[in-house]
Amino acid sequence: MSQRPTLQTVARAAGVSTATVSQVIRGSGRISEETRKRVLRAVKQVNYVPDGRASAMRSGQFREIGLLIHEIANPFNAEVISGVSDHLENEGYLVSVLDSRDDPVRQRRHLETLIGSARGGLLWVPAQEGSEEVERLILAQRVPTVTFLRRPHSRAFDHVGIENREATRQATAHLADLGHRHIAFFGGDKDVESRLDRIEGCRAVLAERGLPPPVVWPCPDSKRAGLEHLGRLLQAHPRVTALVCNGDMVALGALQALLRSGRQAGSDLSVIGFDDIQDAALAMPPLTTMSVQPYQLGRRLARTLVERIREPGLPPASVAVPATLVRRESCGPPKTQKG
Amino acid sequence: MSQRPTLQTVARAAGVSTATVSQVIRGSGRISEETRKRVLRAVKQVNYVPDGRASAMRSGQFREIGLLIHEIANPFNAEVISGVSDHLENEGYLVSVLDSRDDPVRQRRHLETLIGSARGGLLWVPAQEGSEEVERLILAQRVPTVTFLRRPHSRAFDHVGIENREATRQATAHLADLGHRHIAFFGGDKDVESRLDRIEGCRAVLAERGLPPPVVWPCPDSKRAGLEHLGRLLQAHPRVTALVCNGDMVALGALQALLRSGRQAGSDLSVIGFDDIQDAALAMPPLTTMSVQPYQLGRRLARTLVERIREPGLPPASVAVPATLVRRESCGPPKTQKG
DNA sequence: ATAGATTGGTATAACGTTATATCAACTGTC
DNA sequence: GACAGTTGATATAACGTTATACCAATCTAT
Repeated sequence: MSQRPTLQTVARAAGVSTATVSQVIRGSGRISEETRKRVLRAVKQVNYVPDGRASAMRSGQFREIGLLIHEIANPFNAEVISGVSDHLENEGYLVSVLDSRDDPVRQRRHLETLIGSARGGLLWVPAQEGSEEVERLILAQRVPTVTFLRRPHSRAFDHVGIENREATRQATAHLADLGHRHIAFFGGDKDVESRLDRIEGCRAVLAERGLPPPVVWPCPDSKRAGLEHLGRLLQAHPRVTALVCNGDMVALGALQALLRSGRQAGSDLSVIGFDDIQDAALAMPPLTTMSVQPYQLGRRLARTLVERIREPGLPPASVAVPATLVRRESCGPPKTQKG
Repeated sequence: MSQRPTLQTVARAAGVSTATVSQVIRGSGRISEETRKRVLRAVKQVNYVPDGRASAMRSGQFREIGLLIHEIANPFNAEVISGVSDHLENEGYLVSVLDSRDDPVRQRRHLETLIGSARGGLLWVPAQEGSEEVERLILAQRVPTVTFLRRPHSRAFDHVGIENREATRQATAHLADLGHRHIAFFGGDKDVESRLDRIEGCRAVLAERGLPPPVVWPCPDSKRAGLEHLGRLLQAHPRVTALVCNGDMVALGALQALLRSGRQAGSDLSVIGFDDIQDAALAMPPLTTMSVQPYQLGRRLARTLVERIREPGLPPASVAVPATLVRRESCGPPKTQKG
């Protein structure tokens, strides 16, 4: 029963040393054309595939990247991940994606696994809680790390975030320009920093224009939650005519709720989303939203990590990418306009 | 500048040998309570995390699983992956998910990466083309492998599939029972084996009941494609009153198309999906579909792989999981019934 | 013809672990 | 107080690579 082929297997088949085979495979060193061909033939013949683990260990070149995020299934995150994978795979890295579910215990376990196996680099969305203690761990291992979406405590990491405040400023201004006076901020879990920034942007614009402060209504960032909570929100605050949403998923849920109750998004209620996931453009009606281009965001994230890997000495950098208003059909002037 | 901590670092800090540290960490061998505590303190102090790579290489115990699939972004696949990850992570494995995009070149490249780095096991949906040649590669490495959804050429792999034919039999029978006579099979790429099986099931029921054979209308398995193709299908075949869809995504697209043109799914056109992704229940109207419980399917897949890893000697097994009809609101009797 | 450079390859040690063998220091037994 | 048995630790080799040093053979220039 033959074992899996190693350099030894190939070397014996080609009648050369393992060092020679290694050089042929990596294209380094000085090898005659003749032996090169002979070795490559042997590689094919025995179905040899290099052991990345051993190679990484010896050479110190790690090609495995870990991505730890709070919710894989969320479509926004999925699109980001897709961008990350595309870019890193093209650069020859292997990406392992793990889901912390925003649970500190799971986060710690996954992080230890990644640090132990994916020493090439780390892309990390810190969980809502218990992230401070694990930062020490990452720092001690000197794994190139880029955090994103949520800020860690330590400033030693590169970070890619979103211009949350400015984004909701634009969104709210757009609704106010349309004539809306009673605006709600809809969705998101209570203490998430990015959400608080978004609420801030919304509140600021309303204050500047002398309009009443937003009704703030938290709920999970899912379509189902948006669908279920919209009715309650409108019942509690019947004067609200427009929604700034914390994410496209709750916005899409709100759209569904309107559809089910026979109301028209865009006239009965204006809805503006956040993220611009693919489904936003396909909804009924197509969703006006603050686009952060999640796929492109993912690619940018990947680029940032690759640069960090190449230049470990550079001081940590932090960027915030802007969101742009994409006008579709879920917003319009309020139906009944009272002085 | 301190390097990342290794067994050496811990050993020096605790004043013992590396062998001792290793034994303490793995809980093997005979170690006094006193040294055990001393070592654990040192581990904490230097923030040591074991190198999974080196450990795996020496012990031959691989804890990294590769998952290669034709499209990660597809929600059905995403739910399957979620089930796989949950189960395998609980068993202490690290899962790397790669996307072949149904492209033979990408598939081969990814497969070599996985074989080289994720020697613990492989979960694989063979790409539409070019899969035969890479099977040799996998076989030669003796990596425990389970294929799913699509059958490979070799019968040497474990396989988990779906009872496609029986599923569309049920779906079609349901529509026929409601009184539909002109039924279309909607969606899916042309030569995919599973789709052909599904069409077969549909065709068989119609033949048994003396009804005309289904209109078969291929299109990509996406919401956008479903949305765009429905109009063309109905224009070309105006007598069609019901759709058996190749997946929930095209079905959801069809629902959107109806919504946009002011028609009622369930009365103007009956639509039955396939998969039962989470959005199916949230659609307008909620989608009747053949449920294969994607999350559970993923867990089952993971279990199958774990069993294969534990018992490498067992002969390869193949299972087909059944789909069950979930009645929601997108199906009803046809509007105009002609003899 | 001979020193020096070039070409084509090999031997060897190391990466961070763990399995195996080994060993010194105690125990208890008769 | 000599013997086996137990306890608690260590030295060493190996996993599959690759970086380094090295060497023999051939070539170039004087």
